[in-house]
Amino acid sequence: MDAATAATATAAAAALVWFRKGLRVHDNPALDAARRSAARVYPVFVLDPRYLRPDPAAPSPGSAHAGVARVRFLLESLLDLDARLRCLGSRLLVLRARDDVSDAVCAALKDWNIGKLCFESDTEPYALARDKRVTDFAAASGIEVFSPVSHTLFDPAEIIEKNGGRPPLTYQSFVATAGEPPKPVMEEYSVLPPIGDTGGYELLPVPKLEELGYGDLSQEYIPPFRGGETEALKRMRESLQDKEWVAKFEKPKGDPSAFVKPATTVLSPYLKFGCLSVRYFYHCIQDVYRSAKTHTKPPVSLAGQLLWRDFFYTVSLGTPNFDHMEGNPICKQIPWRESEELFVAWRDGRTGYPWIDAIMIQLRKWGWMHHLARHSVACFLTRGDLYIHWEQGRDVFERLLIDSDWAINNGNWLWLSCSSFFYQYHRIYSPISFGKKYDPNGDYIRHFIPVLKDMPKEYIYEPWTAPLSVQEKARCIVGKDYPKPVVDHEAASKGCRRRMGEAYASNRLGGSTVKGNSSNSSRRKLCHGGQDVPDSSKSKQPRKRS
DNA sequence: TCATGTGTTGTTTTT
DNA sequence: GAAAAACAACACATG
Repeated sequence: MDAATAATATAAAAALVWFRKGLRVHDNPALDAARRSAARVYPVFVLDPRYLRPDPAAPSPGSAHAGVARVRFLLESLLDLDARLRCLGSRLLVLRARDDVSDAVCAALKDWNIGKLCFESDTEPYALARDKRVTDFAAASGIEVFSPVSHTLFDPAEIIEKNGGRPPLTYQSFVATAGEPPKPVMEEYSVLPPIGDTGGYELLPVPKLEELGYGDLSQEYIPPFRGGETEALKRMRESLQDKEWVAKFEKPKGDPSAFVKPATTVLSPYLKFGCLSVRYFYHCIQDVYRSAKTHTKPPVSLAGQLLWRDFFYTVSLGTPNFDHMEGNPICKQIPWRESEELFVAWRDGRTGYPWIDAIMIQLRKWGWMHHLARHSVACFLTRGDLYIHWEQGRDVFERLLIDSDWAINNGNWLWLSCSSFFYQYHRIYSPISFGKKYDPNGDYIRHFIPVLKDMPKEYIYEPWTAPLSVQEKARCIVGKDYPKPVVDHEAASKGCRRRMGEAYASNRLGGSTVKGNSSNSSRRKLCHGGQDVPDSSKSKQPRKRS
């Protein structure tokens, strides 16, 4: 045995599984590779202080990056992962990074003399940069790295390559390129290799919210969804049990006002953290389809939803500046309006439109709301009423949603703001009639906005139209107990349509039309700068995500 | 290059 | 009450 072979043999003795997303045991190729190739396996999760430290200045409980509902969901998921690893004779090693997560990982690799590092590949820009620091260190230290794709059905990079180096920009072309996804890795095993010596590391349990500095939180910030793989699998099985419901599922149909029993599976947060394997879920849905006489098809079917998820992952990987308007080649350049006052009213659920406000309050408290409810408020903020930049709305969703997912969130904001993918800007969700057709009595509004609970149903969607005597009887005076509408929807949406038309025309010309000096007809591919952007936003640096 | 087909998910009024 | 039509009109990826 030569020196190199000996080194490899030693190296293979210890493997570190770095959990980030993919907080599960089932269908976990990184964990599977580690257990097969090493005598000792260190399952690690690193707590990121920049992600978890409470921010008292934030507009709602939580850190600068995550609302408390998602922090809680993460901790629950870690606790469950630890429990499941313990069932296999192992445990989760929770490390606290002092500053940068990658530094903590590199230190552990070195201190524990790790020979093989296994982690699930992640395509988000933040993750790519973080992971590169670690893989560079591993390469320099002779540590083998195994980084499989298992967060998505397909390998986004592979799809881009298959499509000639560019991401497919329509769902249909994506589906045509993608084919069938790989099967999940579901081999049963009853024991994992033991963890090795951890040296001077203090082995901490998964922290409680209070230990992270989240003190007195009211009960209202506890969403009705518990994190973790165990809960994910239970929830999936419950959803799939109703085979007829699965076979007939059509996304555009479904009641956004249903909150006691949501109209969708609410598996998105479990997919976001990888508590549930998307490949396993897809596979189980196919099983149900095989047992059904007929079933719906993509894009509207349940399986079709998972393909949408992969679609956005693929486009986001292949598009520069995907999370910005400027410098994003697929994003229309639109001179959105600056208004802190209107933005804050929207963010805090004080627009005076109960349907909009109830949704934003559900977001703040639960970190989850129905897909069409998200559409309503996203349309309202951007092209529908307030004409405010989608990046501002994106930031709010990104922080508060428990299923907040970089690719999907940005993709949907591009979509809803008619900045990309979807362009029919004259189709505007009414903040009054859209909710009413699902929930004429306004039960959803009454639940999330208690001050309106006694408003008669005739006025619940438009309380400012209620006669004063009615407002008094309902103990809710508009302008005092509940805000007046921040804009008049009729006028605002009309103005938005007009401005969108102008912005589109300006994009077609490929230059500024308002300010003249439209020299050439550069294609949209090249567009950034030179657009009809007011000075206020033009002079600004690209919005920093906080 | 350009014609073509397609696009998850609007609202309001009429039948 | 459900379904269809009218409304006012489209953008653009794909091949």
